Amino acid sequence: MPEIDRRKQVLEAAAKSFALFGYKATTMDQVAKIANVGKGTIYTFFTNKEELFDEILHEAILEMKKIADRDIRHEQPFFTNLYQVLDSLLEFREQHELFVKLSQEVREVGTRQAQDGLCKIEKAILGYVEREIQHAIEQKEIKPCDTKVVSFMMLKMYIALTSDWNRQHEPLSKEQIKEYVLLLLTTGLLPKPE
Amino acid sequence: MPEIDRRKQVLEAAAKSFALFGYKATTMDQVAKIANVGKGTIYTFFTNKEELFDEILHEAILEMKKIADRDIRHEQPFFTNLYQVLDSLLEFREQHELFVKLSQEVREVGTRQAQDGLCKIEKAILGYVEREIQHAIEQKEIKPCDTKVVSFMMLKMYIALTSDWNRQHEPLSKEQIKEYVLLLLTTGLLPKPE
DNA sequence: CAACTGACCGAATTTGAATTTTGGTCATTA
DNA sequence: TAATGACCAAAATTCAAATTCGGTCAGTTG
Repeated sequence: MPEIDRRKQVLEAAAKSFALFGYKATTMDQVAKIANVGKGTIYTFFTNKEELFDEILHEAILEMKKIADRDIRHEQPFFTNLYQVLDSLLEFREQHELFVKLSQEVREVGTRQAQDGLCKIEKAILGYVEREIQHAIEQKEIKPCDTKVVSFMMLKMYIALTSDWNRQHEPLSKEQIKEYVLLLLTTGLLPKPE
Repeated sequence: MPEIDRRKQVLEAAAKSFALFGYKATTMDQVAKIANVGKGTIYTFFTNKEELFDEILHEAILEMKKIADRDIRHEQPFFTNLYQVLDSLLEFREQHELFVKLSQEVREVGTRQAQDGLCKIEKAILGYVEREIQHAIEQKEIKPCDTKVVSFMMLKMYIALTSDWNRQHEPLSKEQIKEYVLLLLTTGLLPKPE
């Protein structure tokens, strides 16, 4: 190791710190210390704390996209892919922790930057889901519909079942979540006419 | 008007004030002034501020139940009733304003009592929807399913469309909301097999 | 004398000035 | 010349004084 990639060191330290402490409680001094780097060095790569945070978010979003693209099999049914991707993303520890920590920070302190960060993540997810829905419509796998509204409802429903539900009840198992997402999205509540 | 019903005066003043200012920003002095009553008088009817608030919530919940029962026609399809009731409730100004104000207070100040109040309202709504779902299942109008989970998803979906959506987009029209609720709940996204 | 009142009390919240922390800079260093 | 950390202004945090507010009760009124 003749020369150390300081930019990478900073990014890794920042990712760790944001996921562990959230936006507000992460100080630049701390990031510098974790990265084993002088504070000034951070500012040779990133103009300020917000940009550094943005970069971490951007990385996390790219990573999520990568996972999604890895899992999607366009020869498989849309709903199989949908569930597989959401599943993998929830398993993916690092991004998940950042996401959870930011949610908590928004609830408890209401940091604007954490709020904005979550919005960006949500937007990225929605954009991705939207494209997949568009594709599914073109393949005549699902009915024509407003992709913006439907992707929004899908995400909200998923969050309702995986997160909101747990505030008052025992968490649902993966199988139950799968069952109810598919029930509502695919067949609806109407009984078979037969 | 030989004798004024002071209890009623207090209740009306409190309802107005809680809906207008939320829990925290409503002071007992203010309620007394609006009610044209000495502050002490309030305490002859209600042991403290929280109990007064509870009473208002209780009234609001009863009023909602009344509206729902008025609208429900059990000879009509379940989904027609569902939509009709949600629709009427949203029209009903007074309860709606209290609900919106409390939501805002929870978001912006995080008042515990406002939080609890919303929970109680949500519980009441969920209980009601649950019973209707149970009834619909027994009538074989919809598939057998976990009534707790399904009522929860219904409410969350409705809130997503009528409230969450508006944070980032133009509000959806009543017709659109109806369309998408019915789309997901009844027929699902799958195209007709024909 | 019974219902009602509002001045009063202590607890809780708010305010604001002093103090500390933190994001960001830049002269110095290796 | 890339890297550093002492340094600075601005933002955040303390903390005590001042204010507000829920709740009481002696006194008033009808």
